[in-house]
Amino acid sequence: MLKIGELASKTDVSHHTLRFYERQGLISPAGRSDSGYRLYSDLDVDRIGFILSAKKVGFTLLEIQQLLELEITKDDKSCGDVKCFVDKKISAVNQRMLEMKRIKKSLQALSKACCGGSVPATQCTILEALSEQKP
Amino acid sequence: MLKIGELASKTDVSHHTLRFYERQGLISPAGRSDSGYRLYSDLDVDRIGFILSAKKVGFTLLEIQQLLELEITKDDKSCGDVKCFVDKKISAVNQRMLEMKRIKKSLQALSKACCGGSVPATQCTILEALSEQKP
DNA sequence: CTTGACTCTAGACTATAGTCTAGGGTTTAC
DNA sequence: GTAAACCCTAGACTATAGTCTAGAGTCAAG
Repeated sequence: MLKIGELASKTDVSHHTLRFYERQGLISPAGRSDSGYRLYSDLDVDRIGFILSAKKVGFTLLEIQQLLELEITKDDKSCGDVKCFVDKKISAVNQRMLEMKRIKKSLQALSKACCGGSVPATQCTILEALSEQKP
Repeated sequence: MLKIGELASKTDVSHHTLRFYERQGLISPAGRSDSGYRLYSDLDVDRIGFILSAKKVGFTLLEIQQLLELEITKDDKSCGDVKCFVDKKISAVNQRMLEMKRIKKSLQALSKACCGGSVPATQCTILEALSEQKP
């Protein structure tokens, strides 16, 4: 069992932020010590890792909270709703990946235009690099 | 030449936000009418498109402003700085794409676990789905 | 020649995601 | 047994990215 400071240093998330995430319903300590200290398990470390990944790819804390709450059972009741929500998130991720690819290509073109030098361009901006990706 | 309202409806960005982007140095109208109305060219439409894409993949407005300002010339002075900045952004994008792939796989596993049914799992959460991606 | 839709500036307000402080109790090491 | 280092709650503060309003000018249609 970890205390909040230990979890903070393990995950590189401040204790302020951990308590903030708790208020937002993203995490909650496995238990409390006699003196009221929060106690976390190793599962919480994974949970924080997921939160950080999901944040980095653009999910809001609210969406992350919803993802973490998801629990698919073979029960028909939860199935439809949850699958629908998840499938929407999958297309959102696909959409973002496409945009990233385009931006990456432009950045690469921009980087290559410099010093690489096979291109006769004497000047290049990100927008020009981007528009060259179109055809 | 477009007035702000026309640019707003073309790009689906409110005129409030367009003026805000101007204050942040992301865009600036090609000119002004006699009465002081902002006038935009078609280039500005592309510029807004880039801003929206870059935002969606997680760049901040400050970073986007820096990307838009980039201009590589064969001039040695700009070359090093700009290439360095761009290459950093490329690795940031790569990093984000990796995280997205992992999250996407987990979401797919979660979706598949439901109703798809070849898996005997009777219950699945995003964290379990995620940890199954590890090996 | 006025009414309605549009534009201007300046500045207040909001949501999201933290970040920090005050004022207090607890644990650990010496 | 007393500092130093840690934890608690509650609430104020900050940065980012908008969003809206007030009060005034502009333009186009009838």
